[in-house]
Amino acid sequence: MNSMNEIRSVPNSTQEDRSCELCVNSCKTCISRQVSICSVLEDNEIHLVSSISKINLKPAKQVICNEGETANYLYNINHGCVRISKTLPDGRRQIIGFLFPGEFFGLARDNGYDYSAEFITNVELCQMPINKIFAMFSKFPKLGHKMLEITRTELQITQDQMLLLGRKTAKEKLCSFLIAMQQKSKQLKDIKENHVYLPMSRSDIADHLGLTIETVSRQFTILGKDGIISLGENPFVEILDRKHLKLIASGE
Amino acid sequence: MNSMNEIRSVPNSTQEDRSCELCVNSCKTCISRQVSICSVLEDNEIHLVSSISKINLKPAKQVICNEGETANYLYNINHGCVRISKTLPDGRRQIIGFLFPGEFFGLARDNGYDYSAEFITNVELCQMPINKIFAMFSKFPKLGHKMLEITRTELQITQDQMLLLGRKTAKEKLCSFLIAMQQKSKQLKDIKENHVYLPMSRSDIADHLGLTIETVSRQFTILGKDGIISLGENPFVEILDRKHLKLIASGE
DNA sequence: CGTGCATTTGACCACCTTCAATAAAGGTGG
DNA sequence: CCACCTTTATTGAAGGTGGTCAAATGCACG
Repeated sequence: MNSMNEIRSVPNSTQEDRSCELCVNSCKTCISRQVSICSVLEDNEIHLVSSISKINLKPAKQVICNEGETANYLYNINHGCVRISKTLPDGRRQIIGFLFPGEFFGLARDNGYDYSAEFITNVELCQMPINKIFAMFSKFPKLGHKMLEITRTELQITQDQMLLLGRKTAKEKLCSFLIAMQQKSKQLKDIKENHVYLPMSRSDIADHLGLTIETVSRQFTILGKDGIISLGENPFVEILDRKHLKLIASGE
Repeated sequence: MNSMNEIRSVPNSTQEDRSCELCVNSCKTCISRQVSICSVLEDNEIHLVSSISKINLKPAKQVICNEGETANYLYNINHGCVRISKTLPDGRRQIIGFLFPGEFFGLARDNGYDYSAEFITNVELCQMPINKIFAMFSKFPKLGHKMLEITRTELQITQDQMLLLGRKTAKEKLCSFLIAMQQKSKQLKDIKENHVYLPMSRSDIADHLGLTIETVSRQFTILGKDGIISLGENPFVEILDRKHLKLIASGE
């Protein structure tokens, strides 16, 4: 059992209005305040964001938005893990990415979300109306610049993922994934050095890497037998030979 | 032989200074002026871009930038086709995309290009210093907004490509590719209805779809035998049964 | 007409998938 | 807290899609 899955006791779904002094203060301790779009705003400007945003607490395995659905909100993740995915008509699924605290999602085109988003763990989200955020761009150009920077970074990561999906072997894919997830794990509290936090299922990993569950499981076993990782207590994996792992991930 | 490959007689590589009345006028007929970032500027503002940009004419098969190289310029494509790619140390290559007139590339992070760019055909490029374009953002916020919009669209296309690479079969991949390339072909002049312009090699297509040349070739043959396409005069393919092609592309 | 490169086609092979069985983990109610 | 059931993960065996290797064909260009 993992403390990160238990942010607080999560009822079924709650919303908390933030247009109050108290909630402006909550921005001060928010992870997104440090890295997401809100990071570019000064302390005396942040109330403009908190006044239009709402905090959502949601239990695991819920859907927050579906591909194609009208896009009204941007979401900052404050706690928990979200998976972003696209699916083909017959159900084949590609997970675009796993998002952790400080990351945001919800940008859409033609008013429709490009992907579905679901909670892997219990999640605390900060929900912001897209149109209001965009309206703030004229007064705070730095908000737009930050969003461009984040989108550009996202694009780069996605292009790297194209290389992975198109040209890497199953083993290389899993190693790359573990390296990437360790980077994200570092941002989280209470994660031991050399440990990777993997709250998602084998099926999620498979659908992210363009493989089947079985292949993912087999590769995990092989990496374990080779002494590169240690499959200890779920949902964690320990990296024993980081140098070797990176070597495989980069394609020898 | 294809007229589109022969924009003009291209020496080895030429540059043309645009800080003159004549060149401002050339913006008026430029395709990028209609769709790329310059499209948001008024006629009386465009000289600010043309004064800092240079027109490059380059012959086919040349490299314009390499992955990791210091990024100083953004490039608008005025004529021709460019391929954007990433490679693994052992040479395995993933082509991120093929760019046509009106599209731009060169956005980078940490000052290094994320990918390599090479000319597939003879190309005419409009070269703009990145820092000067970014400096214009404060005076013309709409430039930044347009760039965000383009980057966002690019991100969406790349995410679609993830679904293709991770979850589609060889046949579905090629059909999706043909559909996408037909959309791009429509923007070009002198392309017949239902014809797709494919200036790139089989090897380029393979590296874009995560396949081998042989598989791409075989799938072309199959689509031809099934009467879905007609492999006529290079570098063109005719679509005979668009409905069927789209059906396969979307995953049945 | 001959050389060189790209593409097509064929035969065989391998990596990953599919199918199937077992084991482990998680959730619910008594 | 444990029995029971469901879900998820692991492992094994067999099969297929796409890859590898090799040869043939086509095409551009001198």
